[in-house]
Amino acid sequence: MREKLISPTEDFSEWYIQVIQRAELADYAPVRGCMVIRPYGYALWENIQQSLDRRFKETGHQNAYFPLFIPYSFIQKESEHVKGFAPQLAIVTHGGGKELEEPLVVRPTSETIIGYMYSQWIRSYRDLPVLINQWCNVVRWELRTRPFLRTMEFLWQEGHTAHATFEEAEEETLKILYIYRDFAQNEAAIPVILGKKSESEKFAGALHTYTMEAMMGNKWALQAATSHNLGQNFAKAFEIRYLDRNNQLQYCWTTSWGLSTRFIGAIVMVHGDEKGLKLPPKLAPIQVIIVPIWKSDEEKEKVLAKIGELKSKLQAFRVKVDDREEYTPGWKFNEWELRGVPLRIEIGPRDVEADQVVLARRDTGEKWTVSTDDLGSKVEEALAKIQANLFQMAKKFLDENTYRLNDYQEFKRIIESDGGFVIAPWCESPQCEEAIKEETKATIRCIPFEQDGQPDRCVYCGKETTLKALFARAF
RNA sequence: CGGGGCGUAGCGCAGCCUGGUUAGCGCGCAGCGUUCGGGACGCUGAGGUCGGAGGUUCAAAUCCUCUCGCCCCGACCA
Repeated sequence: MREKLISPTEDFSEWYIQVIQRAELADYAPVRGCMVIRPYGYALWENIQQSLDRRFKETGHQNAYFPLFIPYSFIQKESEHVKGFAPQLAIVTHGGGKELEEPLVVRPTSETIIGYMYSQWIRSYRDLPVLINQWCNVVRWELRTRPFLRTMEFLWQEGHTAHATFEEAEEETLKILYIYRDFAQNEAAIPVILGKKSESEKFAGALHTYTMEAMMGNKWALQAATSHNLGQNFAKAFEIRYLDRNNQLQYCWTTSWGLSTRFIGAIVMVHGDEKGLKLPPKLAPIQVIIVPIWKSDEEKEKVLAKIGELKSKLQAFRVKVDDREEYTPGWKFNEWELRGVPLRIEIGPRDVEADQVVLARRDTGEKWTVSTDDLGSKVEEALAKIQANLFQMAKKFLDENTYRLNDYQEFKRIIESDGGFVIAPWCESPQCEEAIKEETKATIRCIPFEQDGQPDRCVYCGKETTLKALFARAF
């Protein structure tokens, strides 16, 4: 018998690592800070990709691919960008046995090389907007890593667009943020808070950064995606210019936005429980696991024949039959619960006789018997309920652990005891932000779009303000 | 890069302090049999240069020196 999973309430970090390994989402690689994404984890990523990719294409974006290597000089062209990324760069200095004349950076993100290409491609206002996305890997020399949440190499999509005006760029930046939210809430069943990053937390080189923040099971925040309005910073650094209708040379306004394999970590930490992973049906690599039950060979034959018959009714779903001989049904139940499969179908000799099956929900544990008539629509209904319930549970958790206050002692008490999100008035001074971070380890996750506009006093310094910021400890 | 911990079979560990047969245990793995509606059991078996290098010794997993790697916690970050 395998040792039981550690409880998330006992040690959330340890639980997270155990779930990822045991559910076979990923494994540690022989290189420090790197991981192998295993087939089950990669299938989840592919479903994430599909569902995002569809949304990008529906809004006019096209996929392309830019090189992994970037000339070192490119990174240095935008001063804030180089400051932000220099400490995290992997740099290739040798190739083919010789020292390179100019070192090559392994991309940490592609604003620079894409900016360069855009400067070659864009000449006229008629060329705009350029709406390109790429799916790729990037490398950042992280000192402290954790599977999916922070690895030295990770997979993501990065969108890069160029526009004629600030307004268009801003519209694009927000449009993408709303796409991310739609994806997070409707596909991953993760409720999110949208907002703007503070100056200290924004992307290196951006005019401003919008973010999508989610609450994990330990009440810490995770930045689940970001969308940046880069203003004309990169356009000026890379000479991305166009002639407008009046034959005037203008700098473009660019944006960039990304969502990474970190999102898989969010799915694990938002929905998971003491039994392991809980995957939202819309993204689950296996939506329905069928566990046959038999004693004799004769029963086995009957049960498997019946399953063959039923499978035709379930063609609309991602279904797997676990007909392994070497494990008992009870073992399989636990195994597939650990791996987060939303719905289980149990079928044994009794069920074959009665033309019925037992359905079991991963989210609630509920088990019930249904006749095999119209099984497809019953499964569909169950999956829809699970999808909705996962979102509602997560939303309830988020709401119950979000506090609105303006008293700093209360603020500290919440952050340091149970944890949670705190929405508190903030005077916009970096000094208050920094002091709060020093004293509580809570950072400004964002300035939420949703603001009540009521006059109040900064939770730290007491200065009058109407602005409220979202504070939390974060991964 | 600072602090802590750990490297012994695929995984988890014991043995080390106090050197001494053939290096053990649990899980997993293989074969056979009995099981199978919530993590089954019996029997048999395979699997180890004890992270690496040097040293001390008649003798090193064990003592000494150096080294490599990994994990956790901090600072930095998607």
